[in-house]
Amino acid sequence: MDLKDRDADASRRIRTAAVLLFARRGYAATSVRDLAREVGMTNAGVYHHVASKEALLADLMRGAQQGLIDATEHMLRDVHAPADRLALLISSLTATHALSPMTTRVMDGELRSLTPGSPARDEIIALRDAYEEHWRRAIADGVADGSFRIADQRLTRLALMSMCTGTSEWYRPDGDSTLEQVCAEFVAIGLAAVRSSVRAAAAPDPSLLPEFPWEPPHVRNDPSSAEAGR
Amino acid sequence: MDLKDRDADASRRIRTAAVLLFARRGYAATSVRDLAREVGMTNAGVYHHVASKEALLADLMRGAQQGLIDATEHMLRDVHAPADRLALLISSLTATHALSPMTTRVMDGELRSLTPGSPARDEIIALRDAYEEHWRRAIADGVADGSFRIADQRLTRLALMSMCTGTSEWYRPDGDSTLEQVCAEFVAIGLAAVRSSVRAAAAPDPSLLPEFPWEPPHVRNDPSSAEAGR
DNA sequence: AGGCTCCTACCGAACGTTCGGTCGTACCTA
DNA sequence: TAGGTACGACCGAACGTTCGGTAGGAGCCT
Repeated sequence: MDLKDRDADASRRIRTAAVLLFARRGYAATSVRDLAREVGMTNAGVYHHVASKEALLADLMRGAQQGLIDATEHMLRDVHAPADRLALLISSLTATHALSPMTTRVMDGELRSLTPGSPARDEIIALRDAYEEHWRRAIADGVADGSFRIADQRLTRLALMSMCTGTSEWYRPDGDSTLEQVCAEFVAIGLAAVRSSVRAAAAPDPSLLPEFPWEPPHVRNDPSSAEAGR
Repeated sequence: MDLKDRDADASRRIRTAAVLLFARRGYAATSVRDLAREVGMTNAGVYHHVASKEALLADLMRGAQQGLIDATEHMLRDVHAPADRLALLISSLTATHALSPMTTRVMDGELRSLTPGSPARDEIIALRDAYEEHWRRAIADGVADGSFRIADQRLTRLALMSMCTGTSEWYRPDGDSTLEQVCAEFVAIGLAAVRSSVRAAAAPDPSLLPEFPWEPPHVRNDPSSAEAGR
């Protein structure tokens, strides 16, 4: 085999194994030696293809975020009505998480593993913010032109996004319903959510909820960069 | 201070710090020394209150899962209609995640950190299955008596549950909408979801979605214990 | 009340292991 | 033969955990 191809292949196999292991065990619980064993190398061999363990994670996350952004902006190009844009955001985010569960799990859950303040982390946070801005704008536009009625835009956006991203945790291609059905269902839920009026309270009596004696007092997360921490 | 009180206090402070650190950085990325520093001890001192790092995690998860189950069963005692039971499941799970975000983050996300096959892990999986059984039954009962129309019960259950559990990632008590509003909103969404008929497909063209060259092929998770791997 | 003993909560230091990462070299291919 | 790929051996640091020791409150005896 051609050397260049061989190198590219090894590099890709490392990425594939890394996504799998990072998604399953988590970044911190995955050692470079685990990764090397998975691709049939020693840990030293891995370092021929990767600058550092953290740089590998950053590469994966950057690629995932960027791929999501590119696809989203491409699909949004000729869609203008806020409801249509929101529907497209919902179905594309859902489908991406259903079809690439490992990559998206790493993308969504390993931000905390990047060194705070590092350029790589800041860059990926910026990418995530850029993506979320599409959601923010779609929702704000819908509220502005009267097609949406929403009490708390941030809450609505985060709730809908976490509904979509949760897909990577449970979707299976061999389930009883197709991806098309899931997307259609989620779009319907999302559109219903942004068209609801304020409802009567229905929260359970707090005294009936479980109490955990070790739960720390609520503190705001790091407020830098829009939504940096969470 | 009394010695017994002193011991109980230290034990509780260790638990509180552990929940905070495990929720923020993850179990694997938190060292016993980090934990000890947080409560003003040496790492050796921590081991006076805890059998092992993993046993500490198991204790936290068992307590959280058990507390959720107890509260849920208590609240469900006199509620019989499937729709009412589902509404109660949604609002109590949401409220628990909103009010105890750190504990629930650990509960929901650190199962993978418990040694596979260990008694502690199996016990916690059994608790989780017992909790999910309430959801399964509520949904199945609603379908059986005709009050729900659902294409895929597993999908519906997991989607609704991940909507509720996602709350711990973004809810803030000082946001624009109250916990009551969030619960009411989620209950409305959930009830709408189980009363929808099958809809037309609206999934995006797969060729437009992002592709990640490193995404591993889809494989079923460990099939033991109902939904063991999740 | 005072003294004595026991026990509990914790510390300082170290254990063996594993971590992320480096370096010199051998092998393979072009 | 030249160049790049991967290996074996290794580094310092950090990991979870253990162990002997100690300060001081608790309980008992007088």
